[in-house]
Amino acid sequence: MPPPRPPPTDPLPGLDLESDARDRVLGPGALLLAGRARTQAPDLLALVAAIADAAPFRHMSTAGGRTMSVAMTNCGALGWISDSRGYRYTTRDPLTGAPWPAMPDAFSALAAHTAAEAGYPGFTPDACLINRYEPGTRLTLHQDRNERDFDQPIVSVSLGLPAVFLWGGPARADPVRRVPLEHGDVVVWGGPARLVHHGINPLPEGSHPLTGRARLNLTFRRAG
DNA sequence: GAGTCTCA
DNA sequence: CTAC
Repeated sequence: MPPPRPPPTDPLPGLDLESDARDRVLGPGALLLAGRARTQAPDLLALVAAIADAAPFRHMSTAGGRTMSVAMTNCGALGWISDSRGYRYTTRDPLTGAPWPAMPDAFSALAAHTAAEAGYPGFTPDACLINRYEPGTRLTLHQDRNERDFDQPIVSVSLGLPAVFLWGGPARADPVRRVPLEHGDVVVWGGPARLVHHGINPLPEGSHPLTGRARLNLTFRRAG
C-alpha cells in the first residue's frame, strides 16, 4: 500500500491550479484541462444570466425542419445560428434584431488563457456560443466548420451538471471515445484536431448547486 | 427519412 | 448529407 498523500492545497486563491489529476490528452492538438474554470464559475454564470436577459435562450431549428434539444444563445461580435436555411454566423440576434451582447472580458480572458495553456497562444475569440442542456438534451456527433480560419482553436467550458463528451475523429465513422466532463472543465482543440467530430450524450437527470437541473457550455471560436 | 443546401 |  502506498502511503496516503496529503490533499493538495491551492497556493493562489482565485486562480485554478494549472494541473489536475484529470488532465488528459484527447489526441494530437486536443487537451482536457480539468477544473480550470471552477473558481470563476459563479462569475461566469452571472454573466450568462445577464446575456440571456438580452438574448434569450431558444431552441433553434435545423435545415431538416427539426428543433434542436439544446437551448442556445450567443455573445460576441458573431453568433452561431441554425435555421431552415442552414448553419451560419450572424452579427445580430434574429430573435430581437439587436447585435449579440458583447463578450465579457472574463470570457475572452479565460478563453485566451486556457488556449495558451493548451499550446495555442494569441487566441482572440469573436464568438461565444452558449448551450444550455437539461436532462435528456443531447448534441449528436458533428464538426465545427462554419468558421473562416481553421487554424484557430476551439475552447469549450463546462458548467453545472456533468456530461459525457463524445470525441471522434476527422471522419464521421471514426471510433468515438467517451470523456466525462465535470463542472469547471475546459476542453481545447485545434491544429490536427480542429475538425474532429464531437458531441454530447443525453444529459442524465441531476441537480447542481450553481445551475440546478442544467449544464451550461461556453464554446469560444474565432468565426470571422 | 425528409428537407435543405452544396458550388464559387 | 445531417449540430435533426
